[in-house]
Formats: sequence, C-alpha cells, structure tokens
Amino acid sequence: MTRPTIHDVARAAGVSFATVDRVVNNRGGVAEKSVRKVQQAIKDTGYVRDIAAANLSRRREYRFVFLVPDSATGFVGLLRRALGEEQTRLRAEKVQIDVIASPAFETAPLVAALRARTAANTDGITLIAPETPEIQAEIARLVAEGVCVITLVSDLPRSARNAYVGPDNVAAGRTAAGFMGRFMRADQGTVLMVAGSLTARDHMERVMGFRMTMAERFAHLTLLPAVQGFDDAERVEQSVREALSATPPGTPLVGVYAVGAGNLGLLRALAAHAPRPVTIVHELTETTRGALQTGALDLVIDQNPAAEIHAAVTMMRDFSDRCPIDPTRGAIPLNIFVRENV
Amino acid sequence: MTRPTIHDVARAAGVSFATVDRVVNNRGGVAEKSVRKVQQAIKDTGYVRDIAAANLSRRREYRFVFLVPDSATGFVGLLRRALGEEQTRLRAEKVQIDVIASPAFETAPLVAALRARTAANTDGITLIAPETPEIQAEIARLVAEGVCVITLVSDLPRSARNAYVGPDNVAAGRTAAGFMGRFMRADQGTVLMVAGSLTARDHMERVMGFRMTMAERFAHLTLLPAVQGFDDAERVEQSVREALSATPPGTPLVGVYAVGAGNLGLLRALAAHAPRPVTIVHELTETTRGALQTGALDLVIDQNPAAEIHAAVTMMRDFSDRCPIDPTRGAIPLNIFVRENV
DNA sequence: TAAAAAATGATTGACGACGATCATTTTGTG
DNA sequence: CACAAAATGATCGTCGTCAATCATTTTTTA
Repeated sequence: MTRPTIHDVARAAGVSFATVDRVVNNRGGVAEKSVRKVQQAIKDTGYVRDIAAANLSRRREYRFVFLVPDSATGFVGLLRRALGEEQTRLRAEKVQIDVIASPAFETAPLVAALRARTAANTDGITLIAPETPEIQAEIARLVAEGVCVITLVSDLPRSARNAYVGPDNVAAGRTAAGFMGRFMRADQGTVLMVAGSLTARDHMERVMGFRMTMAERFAHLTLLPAVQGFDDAERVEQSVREALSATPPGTPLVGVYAVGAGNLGLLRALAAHAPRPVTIVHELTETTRGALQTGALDLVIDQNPAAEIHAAVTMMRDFSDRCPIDPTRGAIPLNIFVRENV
Repeated sequence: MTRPTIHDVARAAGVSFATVDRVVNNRGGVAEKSVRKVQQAIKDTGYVRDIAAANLSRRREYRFVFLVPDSATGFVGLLRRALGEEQTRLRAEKVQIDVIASPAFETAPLVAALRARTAANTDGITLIAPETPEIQAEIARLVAEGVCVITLVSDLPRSARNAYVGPDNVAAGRTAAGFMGRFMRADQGTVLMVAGSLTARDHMERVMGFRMTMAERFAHLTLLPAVQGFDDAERVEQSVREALSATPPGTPLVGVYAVGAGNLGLLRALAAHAPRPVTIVHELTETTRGALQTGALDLVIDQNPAAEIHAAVTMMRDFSDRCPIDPTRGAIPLNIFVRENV
C-alpha cells in the first residue's frame, strides 16, 4: 500500500541500497547488468523518487529569473504583482524569483543580463527576447550549462530554449480578425494595425495571423500597412493620428487592431473619431479594462500573465528536479474579454 | 541567509524547541506568556514551517475525491483525462485522487456518496451538486469534521463549503448575450435558450445573465422561455425541434444559446434550419470543436477543466497543510473559442 | 509550606532521500 | 595465478519536522 522506497527497489533488484542510489543519481561506476536489473526493479515496484525528501536532504532552493522588457505592456508590473500574490506559496516551496527588467527594444542590456547568469547562480531563466544571434548564443550557453531556459510570450523556436510558454500568437491574430469581421457592420472601409515593433516575433505573428484571416474571410475590407508604435502611448497616438489623416475620404477607417502596448495613446487618437471603428487590442490592463466598460473598446485579447508565470515556474522546477517536462503545457489559452466579462 | 528553523525560533524566543513545537502544532499546555513570546519570535525571524519536511515526517498522503455527475458535459471524461495527464506529477506530490461519478440529476446517489466520506478516509472533496438541504447538511458535516469541501462549476453559496472553483456563470451568460447581439445581422427575431435543468444553479445563473444583457442591450430581439434538455442529446434535439415548429412565421429564430450539454442534439435539430441562427454553446468537446471548424457553431464558452482541477487540488492541499487558502483563486476565467482559435 | 498541577526542557527515533567514505567482493588482464 | 581495477556493500550524518516520553522546574492550590 505504501509507496516503495529506494530500499524496496534494492531488495527487488537483489542489489544494495548504494547501487540503486548510484543508478538513480547516475553517478557511474555500475555494471551494465546491474543498471538493467535496477531499472527493471524500478518498473516492477513502481518506484518514484520522493522529490520532497530529496530536496530536503540536499537543501535545495530554486533560483529562478524572469528577464523581461521594461515597458512592454507594463508586463513587468503585472509580473511583479502576480509574483507578489504567489509570494507565500513560493517561499514555502523554496523558490526564489528575481525579476530583471531590461530596457525595451534594446538588445545590449538584455545580452549583458544573460551573460551574468550561469549555472552557478541560477537554476532557470524565463525571458522575453527578440531573435538575435547574440541572444541565441547566450541561450545555447546557458542550456549547455544545464540551466533551464524558457521563452515567454514571444518564442525563439530556432534557439536551444527548453520550452516556450505563451499563447499561439498567430491564432491570436486570426481570432482578432475573426471578431473584427463579425462585429463589423460596415460593408467596406479600411482597417489599421498598430504593432509595437515589427522585429518582435510575437507582434509579427499576430499581424500575420490577422492578415491571413482578413484575406480569407473578410476580403471586402482594406488592410492598411501596419504602423509601429514601440509600445509607447505617445508614439502610438502620433502614428494613429497620421494614419487617420492619411485615410482617403471614400474609404473610412472601420477597424483598428493594436498588437502591442501603448493603448492609452490609441484611445486618445480615436476619441475624436466618429463613428468609432471596431477596436481590438491586446492585454487586459487598468486602461483597457476601463475602456471596455465604457464602450471605447470592443474586445481585449489577454494572455493571462498569472497562468504564464505558473506554467513557467512549474516547468523550470520540473526541469531542475529532472522530471520529464511536457512542452505542450506551455500553451496558454487566449483569454478574450468583452464588456460583459471584465 | 538560510531560512530559519524551529530551533532559530526557539532561540529567539528564549524557550526550548519543545515549547515552540507545542505552539506551532497547538498541542496545548503552554502558558499564555510563552505563546506570545513564541509568536513574536516567529514574526521576528520570519519563520515559515517547511511543509515538505513536515509532510515527510508525518508520512502524509493527500486523499482527495472528485464527485461529479456522470453525464453532464462529459465532464467526467474530461476530468479523467486531465487527471491522467497530471498523474505523474500528482503521484510525485503524494496526492491520490478518486473520481466518483454519480448519475446526473439524481440527488439520492450523490448524498449516499457524500455520506460515505469522512475525515477518516478523505482529506478533501470537490463536487458538482445541486442545492438541496440534504447535500448542504452533508457538506456541513464534512466541513465540521475538518474535511475540505469545494464546490465546482456550480456553487452552493449558502452551504458551509470552503471555496468555490469555477467560472462566474452570470458573466458567462452575459458574455454569451453580448456576442450574440454583436454577431447578429438580423434586426429582429426570436432567441432560444436551452438549459440542462433549471434546478442546476450554474444553468440558472447563465440563463439569468443572458436574459439581463439581452434586455439591457438587445431589446429588439425576443427571448423565448428556456427549454430543458437534461444534458441529453436526444431530449435536446426533441425540445429544440418543438420550439422551432412552434415559432410563428413572422419572427424567425435568429439565435440559440445552449447552456448545458447534449450539443450533438442541438446541432442535429438546427442542421436543416436555414438560415442558421447565431449559435452559442458551452464546453469545448470533440463535437463542439468540430462544429466550430465547420462553421455550424459561432462561439463556444469553455470553462477550462484543467485549470479548474488545478485550482481545486491546490486549494484542497493548501487547506490540508493548514495554509490560509485564498478563495479568490477559484475564479476561473472564461475561455472563449471561435473558429480561429480552436 | 507542602503537595499537586501545570509548564517547560531535554532527548530520541522516525521520515526518505543525498552525499560521502571506506571496506569488501567480483571482475578483467597480463 | 597474482594483481590491479572495477563494482558493490555497508555505514553514517544531514535536512526540518513530527510525535512521544520522561525529567525537571515553576506555579497554583489546599
């Protein structure tokens, strides 16, 4: 009835406790034959090592790092708040998390921050980063050292990262387009996309998904080229104003899809514009929540930072515990908010 | 640097290890004065008891039960699958979960199943149940015995349950109405609601929310009285057919909102009906996922069983560990699926 | 003030693994 | 066959807590 321990495995395998220990912690110096016997015995007895006891005995503490851009979506703030709420639990489970904020859209500080991390000072690192060779190289180094590396929100599929945690950004873009088309009353008009930066992979993917579904199913609407707002309210406002004034009178602006942050600027730019275009943005914040309630926004696609953090921490811990990690668990469902469910 | 242990607390309080132990495990027999000294020392040192070590020492295993209706939404199946995926992790964390399926819409077997559980054989129980006095009584008994009781999906707010895990069902109904109104091209017509049972609180709440938003914002549409389908495909099909044929010719059916299960029946009943009404249902299953993709459904509101299970298990464990449990963590965001993000 | 009761201290052995050392046995090689 | 090398066994202390016992001190009550 009670779960088997190392001693039970040793007995079943006909070897000593020490040998089993050598096998399960692969310390080497065990004959092939014995290894097989032990592995068989582990299967037979259904032994699973008691991680709690193991971590207790070795005094393990998990040292994790979140490395995120400073401005993007106020993600740092969300992260800090979510971590604060989890604080008690995290302490109880001996995980210590450092949040490092790096200036947005700059590569150098990010690389520097990565360089500072080694297997000696961190067990796992979760990061939001653009796709550059230096960053890929640092990730490769960390993974080689045995540090768990997880990409968050914006994936780096060609890097050595252990897993990706975040939404399917292409699907997010497609979803935005689907709702836009369905919410639309107008028969024709132009649709504007606002991205933070077209070098950020997540933004690119969203724009791509949006384009695809618009072309497939709502071809009667005209897509303007995406403008960049660099996740900054002022720059977003300016870009959107320019786009608005450049719109030819025959084809009114009937839809806006904002992929990045800086939504306050978007709202300001649209405030005067009547009739208000169907407006869909990302990330549920104070601003967007309020705008949903007042009816200034139609839909917010959120990626549920709390779920992301949880998934990332779970994965990093599993990795540190040498549990097989399941990369599919990183898929975060999109959360869709409208006026009725904020 | 290293976290304080009971010994550190004892030293800080100027008492012996044994006294601190008596206080933290409240075994009694300690003078008021000493209790205060110890509590102060715990604060000063920032001591938090090491749950892993504690559980190791007392050989704790968590015995949890999920008690769910057999048919509803195929929830049992979803539950079993989700638990299967978590199996490794759960075993590693020494939580053992029994799933008990009880015939849907019957109270007696449910009460019997509850009666069988006591503090001696279970540490926590999560259940989906209707609001009846017998059930409330059983819940009160279990909670009094020290068993953690959590309501799932359908809350029993007037019972002694420790927490509720599930979506805000009123918001779910409102959300459904919001999307229905926005998807609607027709200027007028009737809208049909299909519920499983009007005695199930979650169904009632969804219907209520739907009604409210429809009345507030889409008063030009006519709401038919809700029909009951008892989460059964055949009965749903029959009910919907009857409602369709009873519709007066002047006001065509332009929308359907199905609150419960048995969506296969709904789809069959609507297959012949042209033009297809805007159709919104609950729960992402094989059926509804397929129907979304083929365009037979417009929107699915899902409650993310995996997240619910996780929240429920976490809460039951926290409770068993005597951690303060945070009831707000039971709020499960609605997951909204359309063709583009299934 | 003596006896009884209450409070406290001291100690010990689990729990299940890790990490290390040292002794012993079994292999393989010349 | 002897010797070295490899493999295995045996043992101990560690982690932080729980659970229990027994001895001692302090406080309360008669």
